[in-house]
Amino acid sequence: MPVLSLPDPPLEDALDLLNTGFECGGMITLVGECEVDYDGRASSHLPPGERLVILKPDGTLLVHRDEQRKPVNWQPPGSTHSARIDRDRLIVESVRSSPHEEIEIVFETLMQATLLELDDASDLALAGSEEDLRQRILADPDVLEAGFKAMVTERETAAGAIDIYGQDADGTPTAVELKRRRVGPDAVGQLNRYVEALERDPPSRSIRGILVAPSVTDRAEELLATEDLEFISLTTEESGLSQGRSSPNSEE
Amino acid sequence: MPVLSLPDPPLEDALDLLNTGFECGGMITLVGECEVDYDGRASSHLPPGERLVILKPDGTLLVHRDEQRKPVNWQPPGSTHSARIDRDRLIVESVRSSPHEEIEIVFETLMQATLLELDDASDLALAGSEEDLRQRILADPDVLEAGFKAMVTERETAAGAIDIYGQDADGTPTAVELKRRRVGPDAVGQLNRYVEALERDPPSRSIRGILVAPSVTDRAEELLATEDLEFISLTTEESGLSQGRSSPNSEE
DNA sequence: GGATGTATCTCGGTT
DNA sequence: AACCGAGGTACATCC
Repeated sequence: MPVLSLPDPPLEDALDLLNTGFECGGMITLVGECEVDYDGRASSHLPPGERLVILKPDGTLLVHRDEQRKPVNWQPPGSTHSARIDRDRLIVESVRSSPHEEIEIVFETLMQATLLELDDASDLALAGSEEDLRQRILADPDVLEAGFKAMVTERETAAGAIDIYGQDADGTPTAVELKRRRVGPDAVGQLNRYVEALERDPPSRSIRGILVAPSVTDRAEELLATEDLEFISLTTEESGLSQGRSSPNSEE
Repeated sequence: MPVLSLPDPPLEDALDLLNTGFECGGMITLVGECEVDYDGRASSHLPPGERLVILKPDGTLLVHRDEQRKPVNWQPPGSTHSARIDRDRLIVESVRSSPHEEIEIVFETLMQATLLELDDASDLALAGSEEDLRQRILADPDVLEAGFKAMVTERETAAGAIDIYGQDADGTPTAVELKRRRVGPDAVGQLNRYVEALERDPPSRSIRGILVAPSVTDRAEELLATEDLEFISLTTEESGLSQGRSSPNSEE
């Protein structure tokens, strides 16, 4: 992986590096004092300051300060980058369409310009997602409740898709909503929408709604009660030990 | 702003640079082939590949590939970074507590190590947020509906806080939920939760629920109808032109 | 520190 | 391209 780095580069050299990078599909980092203007889904202005700017070959642009995980400004993948020199300042622009968004970065000074070609074909392997929780239940439905039978995943209703649709030991239709972490009122509302949609479509009653998550907040618990929904505490395999029906706030 | 950059550094030099950066509160970027393991809220493994690693003085850590806006791995602000050399490889670790999370990056090769001290005191000025939409309505409630009176913002209910609570021209209590962009079923569910909570608390009827957004999806429109809620099309000032009551899907 | 809701959310999957 | 929901969401704000 070739790395070309220019310390305190003349603007023309930096511009060359940028254009080379745009052509060869490399990744570029710029360090310097700059001003950033953005206009698109929202609009913003960032007064001058020293930042790290990253331009990826897929059209991503990131402007990072020395704090925070999120870039202070950015452009999503698929954007088109360009650079030019205007009145002795390096200007980097990035535009995307649909929706139209553009960002303009004006460098007052440039401390470093680097061109990288990263070779990376690996895939991230992630464990502990909601999908893992689903697999756990499908592999052994009894962890949910003795006698529970999972029938469909992602079953469509007028209000959206139910994570797991099945029947309990009595044969009562049951909607199960899964969350990988402690949930608040929104998840209860989500489950409630699905259950009500089921009860409307073929007009019916006594459809159970079960929220499966590690735990719920107080307000979510109240809502579960008023909406006559249930909660079962379960976690993804590796992210905890608790399991089984218990108080909604159990968390050791 | 001093910039110290080492191309293809010996591991000892890179380690020195890292420790210097940790001490002086600088920002560090590393480029090289590495393997990443993460364990915390979830867990992940990323096989070897060439990436850009950023360590911020606030404890943020980012691992960026040459595509995507999101880092493939990261550590949130507040984490504690450390580095060491083990069996001829540079190892960078970052740990945080509450919740406990750790990431380990093992560099097989290192192409660049850079130490930056970014001077940046500016604040981002952002326009077009939901807050702007709220201000617009509070400044002139008639843009919502003739005769509407806003009484409270963030009014608490058993189900959460209502963006704007007020009365229409007839004096009917009204809950208003604001969204800065086109909304789906979740926003309807949210508004519905608030309205039902209001109708429960002092048991009552005929409380209006109005969703204010640029537009809604088909499914959201259906839900609005079944829940007897209303929709008014409004945008933040600069992000569009449409305004006034209209078909939920109007979007030109 | 927990709870709640917004976000230029991002991202993947599906229609 | 739009829609829908998950996310190690991050982040601010309020308690």
